[in-house]
Amino acid sequence: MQTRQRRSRLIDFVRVRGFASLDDLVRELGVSESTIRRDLDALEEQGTAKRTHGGVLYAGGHARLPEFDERQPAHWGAKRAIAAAAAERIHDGETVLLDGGTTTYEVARLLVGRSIQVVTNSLPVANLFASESRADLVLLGGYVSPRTGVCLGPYANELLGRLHVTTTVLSAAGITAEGLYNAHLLLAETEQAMLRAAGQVFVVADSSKFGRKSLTFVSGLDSIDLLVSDTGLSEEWRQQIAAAGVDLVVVEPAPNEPLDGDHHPHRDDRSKPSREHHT
Amino acid sequence: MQTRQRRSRLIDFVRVRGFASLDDLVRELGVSESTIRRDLDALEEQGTAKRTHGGVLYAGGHARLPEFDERQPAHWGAKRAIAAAAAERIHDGETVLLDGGTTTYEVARLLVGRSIQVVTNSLPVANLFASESRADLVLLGGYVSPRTGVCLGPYANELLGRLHVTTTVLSAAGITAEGLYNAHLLLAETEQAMLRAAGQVFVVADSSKFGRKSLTFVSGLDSIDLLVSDTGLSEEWRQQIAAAGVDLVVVEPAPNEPLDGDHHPHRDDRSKPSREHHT
DNA sequence: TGACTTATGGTCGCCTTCAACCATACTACG
DNA sequence: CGTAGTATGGTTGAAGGCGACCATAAGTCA
Repeated sequence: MQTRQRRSRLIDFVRVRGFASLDDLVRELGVSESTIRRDLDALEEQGTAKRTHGGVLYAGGHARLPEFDERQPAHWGAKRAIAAAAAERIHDGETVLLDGGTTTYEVARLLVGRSIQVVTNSLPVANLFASESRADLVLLGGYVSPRTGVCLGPYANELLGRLHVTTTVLSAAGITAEGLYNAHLLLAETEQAMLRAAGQVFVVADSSKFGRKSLTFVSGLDSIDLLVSDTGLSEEWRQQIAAAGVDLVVVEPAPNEPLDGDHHPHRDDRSKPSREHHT
Repeated sequence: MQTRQRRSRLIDFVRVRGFASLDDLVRELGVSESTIRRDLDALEEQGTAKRTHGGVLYAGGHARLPEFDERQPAHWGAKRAIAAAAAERIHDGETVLLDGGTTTYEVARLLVGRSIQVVTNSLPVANLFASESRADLVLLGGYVSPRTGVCLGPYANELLGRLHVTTTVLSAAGITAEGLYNAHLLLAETEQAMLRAAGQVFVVADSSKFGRKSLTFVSGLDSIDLLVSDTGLSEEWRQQIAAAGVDLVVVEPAPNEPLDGDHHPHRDDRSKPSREHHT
């Protein structure tokens, strides 16, 4: 009766590796393929593991945040290109404050491996840097919003009040001529604190955000130093932004599925995901 | 020439889901199976994805913390049993403060889905509860230690000073008659703050920790209310702990591979992973 | 002791997946 | 215009995984 032990070892094994083939498990546990199959059936029914053709996938841990699951293909290409343009403008040795949100998360992905200091209130962003020995990571504490995985509340704001960073990379739910808007009341306060802590402020927002308001006002355009968006931005908006004294970088949402109509990209570069036009 | 777009979408898709079958990808991307296969070959060579029989596994993100990868089989059975015993003693509606460490992580895993409030300084623990709507999560901020993924430093301690929790579940690197020891200087301070914030204190530590000192002294045994360990604990230690006025729960490290010599466990229960002896 | 339950390992068709090959369409280049 | 390179889709024989069935062993219960 060592079946419980074996299954326990099995799930440990799968958890550590994320995935294991039937053959791996036969070798690791020293039992027959049939037994492994029965174990997997049991564990799948129990919900701990998920079978695939040829192996098992760990299903127990790694909760996923809903916001990151729903990808809107139309915006993803833009988000990635915007993130690339923002990440290019952050240099080694800087201290970067990263907001929550999917676009800033993309920025964070591109910063992994760089020698920087990262401050963030976003749990997904923190995970990216947690095991990075090259980057120092400071996490803002407080209440964690279940939907987005960001830290909110007075504690986060208070800690921010005592920090100073080179660059803050902020997201926004909406942008109008008045300024930035966000969908969460507490988050707005935290973002205001982020603005105060920053030497310079980048805002990353795809063109669909412009002209939209959201629940709460965060800040006027005057506190922004650089705004990164995509080519979907109309000429009027570009002028309004320039009039507000904000630098604007517009990138092409190229490497994904959206429109990307008839022009010939003529790519022979391998890594650069987009071209950009600076005003 | 939309192959780069397609591959970009492919890896996005795989990243979000963690795993995707060939058929999923055919449906999602609207190209033939052959094309998908070629894409996967390319992406695998590039290192972004890992092929398995029947599908792909995302290989790019999800940095894993080294401490959680190395599983010492001899201790894992004990850790799991200890965690189960500790989790049983936490009731719905309580506020629980969870320390970092692998044993406390196991406790956290067992608490997922319960209606509790969780406070933690551990990033892996926070991830478990981040998308849990049933549990409220408060994360301590501060500098994140790259090896263990826990938040340290004055900010964490300061926030702790303003909190009060029902139960603190603490880990330890070593336990002697004098008390608890830990391997990290800053963490010791944070753990002292955790003790001050707690109504009652549980310490989870397998028997190998006893008699070992570590870098810094954390606290005397008198601040502990309950100590959970495994049957490897010698009779002398049990008496010493009892003499210090600490409740002791000893569990059998059964359901894993270690020794587990000649005694007959006689299990006919299905869910209880261990028997325990309360003093 | 005998019937029953459970755990395990082996085998046998059936189905899926794989890798390789071939045909087609499109582009680039001379 | 022809040739070469590339991207794609379809097919096919081979390999491997899958589920079901059966046999064996050990333990449980009456």
